[in-house]
Amino acid sequence: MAVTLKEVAELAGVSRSAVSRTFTEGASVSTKTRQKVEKAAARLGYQPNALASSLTTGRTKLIGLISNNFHNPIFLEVFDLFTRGLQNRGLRPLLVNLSDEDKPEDTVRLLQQYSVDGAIVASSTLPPAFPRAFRDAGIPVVHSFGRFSSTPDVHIVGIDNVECGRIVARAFLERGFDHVCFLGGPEDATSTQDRMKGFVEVIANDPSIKLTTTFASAYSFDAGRVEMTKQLMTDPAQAYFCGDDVLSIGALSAAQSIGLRIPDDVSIVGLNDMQMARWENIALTTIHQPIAEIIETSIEVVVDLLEAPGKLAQTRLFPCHLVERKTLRRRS
Amino acid sequence: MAVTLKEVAELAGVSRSAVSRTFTEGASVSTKTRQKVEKAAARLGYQPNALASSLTTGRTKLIGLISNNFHNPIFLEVFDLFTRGLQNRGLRPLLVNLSDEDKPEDTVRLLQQYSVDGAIVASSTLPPAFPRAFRDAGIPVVHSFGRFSSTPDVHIVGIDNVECGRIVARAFLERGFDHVCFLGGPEDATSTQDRMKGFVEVIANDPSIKLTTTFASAYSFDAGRVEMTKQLMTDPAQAYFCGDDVLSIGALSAAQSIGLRIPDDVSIVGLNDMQMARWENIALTTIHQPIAEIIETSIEVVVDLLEAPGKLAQTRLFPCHLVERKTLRRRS
DNA sequence: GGCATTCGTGCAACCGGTTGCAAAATGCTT
DNA sequence: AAGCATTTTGCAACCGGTTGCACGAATGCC
Repeated sequence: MAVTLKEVAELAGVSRSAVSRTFTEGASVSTKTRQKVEKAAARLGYQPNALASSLTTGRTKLIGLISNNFHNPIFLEVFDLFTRGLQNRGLRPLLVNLSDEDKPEDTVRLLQQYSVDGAIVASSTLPPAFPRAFRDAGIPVVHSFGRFSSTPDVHIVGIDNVECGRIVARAFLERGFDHVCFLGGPEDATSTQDRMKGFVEVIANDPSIKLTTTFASAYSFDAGRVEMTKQLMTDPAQAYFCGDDVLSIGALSAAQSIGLRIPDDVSIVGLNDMQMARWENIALTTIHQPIAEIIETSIEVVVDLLEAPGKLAQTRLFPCHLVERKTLRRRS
Repeated sequence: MAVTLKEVAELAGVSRSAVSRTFTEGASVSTKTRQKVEKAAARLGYQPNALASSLTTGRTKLIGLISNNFHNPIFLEVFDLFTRGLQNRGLRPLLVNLSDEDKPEDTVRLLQQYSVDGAIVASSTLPPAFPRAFRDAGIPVVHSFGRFSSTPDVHIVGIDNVECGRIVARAFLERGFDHVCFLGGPEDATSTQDRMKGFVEVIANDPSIKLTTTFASAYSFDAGRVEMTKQLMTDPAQAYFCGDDVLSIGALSAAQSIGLRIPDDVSIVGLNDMQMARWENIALTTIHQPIAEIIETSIEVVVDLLEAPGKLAQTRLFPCHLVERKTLRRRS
C-alpha cells in the first residue's frame, strides 16, 4: 500500500538509483533529475522506508531506552528529556519497560532483533550486569544514573551517590543534631548502598551522634510512610536522610500524621529535586541532581559511540548540591 | 557483525528457507532439520532480524505511542501501563513526545518511515485532527483519552468528560454550597470544555447557586496555584471543581497558604485519581478515571485493527465515579 | 576542435529475510 | 513392492531500498 521507490522512479522516468540518491544526503544527482524526482515523490506522497534502507546502511536510528522506574515521578521528567533530546537528533526511542523478572540477555535479544543503533539504560537500581550485556552484544550503550565506578566497563553518566551522602551528613552535623537516621530505599539498590556509605562515613566521625539506619521496601511514598511510621514509633531521630524524594514525601506524611511539626520536631532531606519537591505544600529540602545535564550528556555519549564504537568506557559525574527549602531546620 | 540466516544455514547444512521456516510459526519443517537448525542457531547466537522480515511480511510489531503530556504525573502511570500491555503482546512502543509546534502530518510521516503497524494517540488535549491524520494515512489508530464523539471518525477510548462535570456538580448540589467554581485547564483543551459543560449545565438548574468559571494556563501545579490564589483574593467560592488532579493540588496549596482549612473553609475536587491523590498528606477527593481499563481496551482495539483494518470507528466510554477523601466537606 | 576530466546515470548485486512452486522424500495402503 | 497422498525441501523471485562500477554526457582546457 505504501508508495515505493520504484513507483516514483517510473513516474519520474528515471532509474531507482536516481530516486534513492535524491533522498540520500551527499549523493551525486543533477538538479534537473532531482527536481523531476521530487515532483513525482510529492505527487505520490512518497516516504522512504527507513527500515529497508537500514538493511544496507546498517543504521536504524533506533535507540533502545530501557528503564525499570515507571513509578517514580522523577522518571516522567527523565522520559521527557530523553525523548526530546533523541528526537532533536533524529533518533527514535524504542521504549522498554523492565520488570524485575526480565533478564538482561532477553532485553538485549529483543533490541538486537530491531537492530537498534544504541541503548540507554536509565536506572539507578539496575545492576551493572545489565548495561554490560549490551556492550557484550556489541551494542553501544550508556548507563544513565548508573553507579559510579573508577573502572567502568561501560559508559556511565550520573552522580557520585557516596558524595551525596556526605553532603547531607555534613549539613546534619552543622545543624547540631544528636540523633540522625538514614532511611534508604531497597537495601540491594546500588544507589541506596552508596548514599548510605557516604552518610555513615561522615556521621561516624563524631561518636557523640547517634546513628540509625533502615531501609524502605521500595522507592515509593507508601514504603516511605510505612518505614517512617515504624521509626517514629520505636526510636525517633531528629533528622532523616531519605533515599529519594518520593520516599521523603512518604516520611513527611508519616511525621505530619502523628502531629509532628516539620522541621521543628523532625527534619527530612531527600534526593533528586524533582518538580514536586518544589511544590509549596511540600517544599522539600533535597539534594539536587542535575538530570537535564545527565540526560543531555548521556545522549551525546551514545551518539559519539555510534561513530566510534570502540571508545574506552568513561565515568562522567555531575556535582550535586543541597537545595534548602522547608524540611531541614536551621541551626538551633 | 550480526549473525545471519545464511551462516546458520551453512553451519546446519540446509537451505536458507529451512532456517527461515524453523523460526516461523506454523511453517512446515521436519523435527530433524528443526533440531539441526536450532543447534546451529544456538551455537552462533543467531537472532532473526525483525526489520528484514518486516519487508516481506509487512509487519513490524512497532506501535507508535504518541503523547504531549510529559508533565502530568498521571502519564507516568499511563506509559507504564501502555508499555507493559504492548510488550505482553509482543509489540514494541516507539515513543513520540509531541511539542506544541509539531504538525500531525510530520508525526505521521515519521512513523510511516518506520512502518509502524499502528499508533496510539494518548492525550486528552490533542485535537481530533491528530488521530485523523493517521487514519488518512492508512495507519490503524486509536485515540486514548480522546474526546467523546457520537460520530467518531477514529476509534476513541476514554470517558465522558461532560458526565464527569455533572457528577461533580451533583455532589456540590447535594452538599448545599451556594457559591461554586469551575477552575479548568487551558480553555482550548477539549477535556476542559467538556468538563465545564456538564458542570455548568447541572449547576445552572438551581439559580440560587452562584457559579464562577475560570481557566488555568495549563494542567499544572503552578498554574493551579496561581489561578486559585487569584480566585480566592477576588471572589472566593466554597467549592472548586478543578480541571484535573495536579491542578487541584496547586489549588489546595494556594488555599492552605492563605490559612484556609480544607474542606471546612473551601472544598476542592479533582479528576483522574492519580496515585498521588491517594497520598495521605494530599487525600484529594476526585473523580476516578479507570485508566487501566482505558489502556487495556485501547491496546485491544489497536490489536484488532491490525487484523481487520477496515473496522468502523467506535467510541468506547468507561464510567467514572467520585472517590471521597478529604477535600470535599460533608453536608453541613 | 580535440582531448582529458569530471559528473551523472543506470545496471546489477546485495542487505536479511519470506514464500510460491515444483521436485524430492517420506508415509501409508494394499 | 508398487502406487498414491502427504510432507518436507530447495530454488528463485521478491520485499524496498543502497551502492560499486562502468559507461556516456558534459565540462574545462589548450
